[in-house]
Amino acid sequence: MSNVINDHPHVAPTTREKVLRAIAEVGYRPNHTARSLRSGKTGAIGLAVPELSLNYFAELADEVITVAEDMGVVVLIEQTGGDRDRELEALAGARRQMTDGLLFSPLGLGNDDAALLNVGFPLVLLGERIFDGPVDHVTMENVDAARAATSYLLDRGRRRIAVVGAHEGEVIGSAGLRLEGYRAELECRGLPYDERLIVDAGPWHRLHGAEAMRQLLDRGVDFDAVFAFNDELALGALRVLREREIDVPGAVAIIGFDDIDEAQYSLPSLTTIDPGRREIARLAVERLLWRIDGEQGNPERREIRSSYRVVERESA
Amino acid sequence: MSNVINDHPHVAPTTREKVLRAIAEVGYRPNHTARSLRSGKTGAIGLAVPELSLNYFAELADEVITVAEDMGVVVLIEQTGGDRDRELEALAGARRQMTDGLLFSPLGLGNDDAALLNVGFPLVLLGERIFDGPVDHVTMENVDAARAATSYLLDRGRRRIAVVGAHEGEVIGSAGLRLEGYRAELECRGLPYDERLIVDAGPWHRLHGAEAMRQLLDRGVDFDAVFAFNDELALGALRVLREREIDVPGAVAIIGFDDIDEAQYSLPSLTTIDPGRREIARLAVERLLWRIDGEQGNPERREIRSSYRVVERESA
DNA sequence: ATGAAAGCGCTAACAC
DNA sequence: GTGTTAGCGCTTTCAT
Repeated sequence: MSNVINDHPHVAPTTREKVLRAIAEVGYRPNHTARSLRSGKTGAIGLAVPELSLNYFAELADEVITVAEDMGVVVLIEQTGGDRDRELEALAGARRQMTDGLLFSPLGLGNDDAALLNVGFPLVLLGERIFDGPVDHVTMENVDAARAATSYLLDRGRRRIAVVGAHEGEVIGSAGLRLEGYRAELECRGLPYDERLIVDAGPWHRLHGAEAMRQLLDRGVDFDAVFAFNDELALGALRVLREREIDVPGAVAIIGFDDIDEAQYSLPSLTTIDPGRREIARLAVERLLWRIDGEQGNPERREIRSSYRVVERESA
Repeated sequence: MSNVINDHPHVAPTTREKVLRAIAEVGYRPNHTARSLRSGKTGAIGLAVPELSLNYFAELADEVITVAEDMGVVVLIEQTGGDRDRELEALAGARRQMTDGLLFSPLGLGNDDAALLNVGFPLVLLGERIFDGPVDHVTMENVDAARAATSYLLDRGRRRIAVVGAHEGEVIGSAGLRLEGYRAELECRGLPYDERLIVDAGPWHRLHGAEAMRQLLDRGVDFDAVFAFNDELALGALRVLREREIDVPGAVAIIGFDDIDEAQYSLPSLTTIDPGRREIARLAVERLLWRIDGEQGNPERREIRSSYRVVERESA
């Protein structure tokens, strides 16, 4: 009977028939847990993200779950809050026994923690290439995409582009990379880089975008465009600009990053970078399952990059 | 050794010590799958929602995961797209073997499907009391909350309140219940109910809120307030009002429902109903775990309601 | 108080 | 080709 279920090579059609009928009759359904015990595979993968309340991660999770379902595995979601300790816990914790591998979008972990990523199970990192360690990761083209955003604004005649969402001193996180892209494009065009135009923001929530924009305005720095490092920051900033009755995009153009659903519905709707979220999800799940299906020992670790695209809307 | 782990009553302290040391030495960690097989419990619960890209469900999932973690179980999320077939699949499908119970937020299932909810595992419904069947469910006070929203607008002198998000003919879904609350409050105050003020909207996305508002405006019906049946609809409607340069809340006040994060950041920020999402999540998880922990046979099925609250912001 | 063993349901290997 | 069986790692019962 087991032979039938797992359709082994040599089974007489007549026997197969008989067994199948019996199975249907009794309403037999194989027990997943027992299978797991026997096979050592759970049929589940973990997805560890900062928090689902952040639109970007909710939409990412949506895509991941959808792709995973197509591939026949379920997704167990964990929230780390972007907190280093909880991220470590996600890597080491008991939950890892319930999954065959982990898609991990770290935020709190730093470069020094690279060694900790040498875990004993399939692991695929989402987001930036923060670590030197030999880990698969799927990332977006942060630098290039940020250049493209900057270039987009410059092409439309903007010359003083403020940046919202920098993380001072960071080099290899999203903020660092996007700032690098911004600088590179300015430099390439022989335009000056003015530090006063750069505003830090801690977490990338709307609230902090709003705060950052208020700061910028209160400083009295002159600017004619804003490059916000994600859409939530952009929407927060946008809200403040409109509060102060500054015309967008007339007086100030604004471009975001992520292309969350919401970007279509703000007023003005938000021009932004689509980082290929769906593609990221698909690539990541595929890679992870490939590792799970035996390519574990394969030493080749890769950086997989998804393609991006400027989405033109009303704000810039 | 098993006796030590499960701390049985009669173990000599010296033996316990010895075993514990050995455990530490070998780095032994109990195998979750084997435990599951033995105990018949997976340590996971399912959460089936329409889609995570909808803000309300993302935030609900956030809360559910957080509460579940506190209670020591993990959450396996499934998306149904609000589609009847996929909802049935969520109830019957193979995934049910991977969880001890299910939190289910149905959308496509109708009253006729009540019988299908007689499943052989712990099940707690989230959302409206659509079904007569003997199933636990955690719900919000839709009718009362809708009355409160209506009352709030009436108290501020609004007399012609448009409704966005009705589902024609529906009686027991969120749309039906909220419309019932709206009508009840009007009636209670002796005010007329004008059908022309009621606009249907299919899915409750921003897009459909925008469409509905355009329809309403194009019809030329006079109104001085809008009650949108959720925040996404409200934000879509708001966007159109602002496009047409209609002053909010001056000319038209608008109130939403759900209190999603975003409601704080629109311009104007959105007055809305907080349906007690966190409370819903907590009550639902607690109830489900209670069923899982042996209260299965208990015939008493309950409707648990969370409390709501009007959140006053700028839009009304 | 401790150790041994049966069995949860499955699959892969092996004997028929 | 088909039927039987050992054993995945745990817990619980039963001898000791």
